[in-house]
Amino acid sequence: MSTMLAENDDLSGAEKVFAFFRDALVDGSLKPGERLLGERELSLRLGVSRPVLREALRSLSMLGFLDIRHGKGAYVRQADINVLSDFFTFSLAQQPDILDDVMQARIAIECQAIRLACERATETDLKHIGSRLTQLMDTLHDPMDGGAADFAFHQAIVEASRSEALVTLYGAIGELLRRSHVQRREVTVSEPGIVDYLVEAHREVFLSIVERDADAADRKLRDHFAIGDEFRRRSLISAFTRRPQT
Amino acid sequence: MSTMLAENDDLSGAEKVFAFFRDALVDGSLKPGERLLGERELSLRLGVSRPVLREALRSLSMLGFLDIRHGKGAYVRQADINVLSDFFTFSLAQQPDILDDVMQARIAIECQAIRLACERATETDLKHIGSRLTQLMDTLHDPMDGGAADFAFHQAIVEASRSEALVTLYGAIGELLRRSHVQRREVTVSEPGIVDYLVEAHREVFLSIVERDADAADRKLRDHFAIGDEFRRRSLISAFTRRPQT
DNA sequence: GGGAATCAGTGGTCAGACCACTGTAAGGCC
DNA sequence: GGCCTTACAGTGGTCTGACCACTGATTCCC
Repeated sequence: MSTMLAENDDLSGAEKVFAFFRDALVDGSLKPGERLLGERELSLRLGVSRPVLREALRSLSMLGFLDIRHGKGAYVRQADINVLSDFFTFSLAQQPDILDDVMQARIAIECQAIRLACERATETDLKHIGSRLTQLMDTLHDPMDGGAADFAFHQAIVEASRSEALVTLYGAIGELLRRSHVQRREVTVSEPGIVDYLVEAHREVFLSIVERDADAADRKLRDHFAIGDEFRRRSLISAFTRRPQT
Repeated sequence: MSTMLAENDDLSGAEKVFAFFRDALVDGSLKPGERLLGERELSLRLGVSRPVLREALRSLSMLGFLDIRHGKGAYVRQADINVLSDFFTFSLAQQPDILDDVMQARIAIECQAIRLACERATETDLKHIGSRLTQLMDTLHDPMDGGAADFAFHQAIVEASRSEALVTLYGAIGELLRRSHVQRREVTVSEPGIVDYLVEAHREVFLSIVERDADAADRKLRDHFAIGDEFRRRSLISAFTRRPQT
């Protein structure tokens, strides 16, 4: 039979099947939307058992290349970039003390995104960012909600960049960022002047986008991150400084 | 049993197991190098059958998080970035228009990386970048080697940022960039002034790093990308313009 | 004609068995 | 005693055949 998987004896069965479908996807003989044969028939044609076939299909589905629906069948899917999010969360989380470093990636993505947003943002995008800003101002004193609103504001900026790749990468580190936002708020919420600063900084960033001044927006965002670091540093100092009269 | 997978009834068994290990990896309770229990015992503990467990393990192995060795066992592996490159290559095969967008991510990563490089680069890093620059100047007239040297130069900058996260992200889009570098060189190699420009632009970028002037380095790099676009635009024009006397 | 019950086809799961590979420990040989 | 060979236990790899759960269409009854 022509569809038998013969070559590549060093690969395990599931890996051969996986490679078979991967190649079929790359060379275009399997197109998005197409429906695969049933598992029983496929396993016969490929000369492997159903469990082995299923291992391969499941792997493809986890990678986003297949959409397997109970009772209906398996359908070829347009590769979904969102599985990258999982992947990054994995690989970044495996390295200890990575959070500070992820911040660097975050700055990278946001600063480029805000430049693009200045060029490309629609009225709707701007309104969206604005509403997140309002939300941020309403939740200043709650670390939980405030942290979430903070993250949502920054995310809205990235989305306004209209860049699929940037949104994807940001989503990839999003899970880690979301956690750290709340943590940071808990640390700095009692720092004097922090509330006023937060409002002012985010407002200025937002206005720069509205004015479509890319350089200014980039600069203000960078300052915002730097000053955030400064606040956390200060609160660290005060936490470990003996109070004179207490 | 505490390790039973109970919640998330909407997910299939293999997906629950997959999620279980994903979370274990993310929160650090599973570290690279560790050996998993045997399949038989694991399936008992997680309350699923061996085939279901194997579907999940195989998926993790395909994603590069597990190294499964016949007769030995399954070992947690440091996530391999090559999987990401493969993935991007796939997606590209399905939607060719994503490359322009990936360039935005590239600019984002490199511009932040070069700022960090200005702060953090060691003598060795600088020498490394410098040698790549020399290599670049020696291969100006060959699209293949020249493109590779160009990519290597930029990669050296990212590595000099000493940011694991940025290097990881850059590696993810690296394969695409490598290809496009060569393609771009082929398109623009005959453009007048391109050779002089390439040398000058890269040299200036390098010098900015050596002088540890982050703002200047960022700016020069951005200019470099913009002018590169301009060259490609021009060569596109001349390619589709009827020559007066030929 | 419309709604409900039925049924065939599909993926989801399971148990148990056997094969193939690996490393080690026991045994035999020198 | 030391070295090589062999046997074995543990592991992943594969298979079979069965049954469950979901989906959609067909059929039947009202």
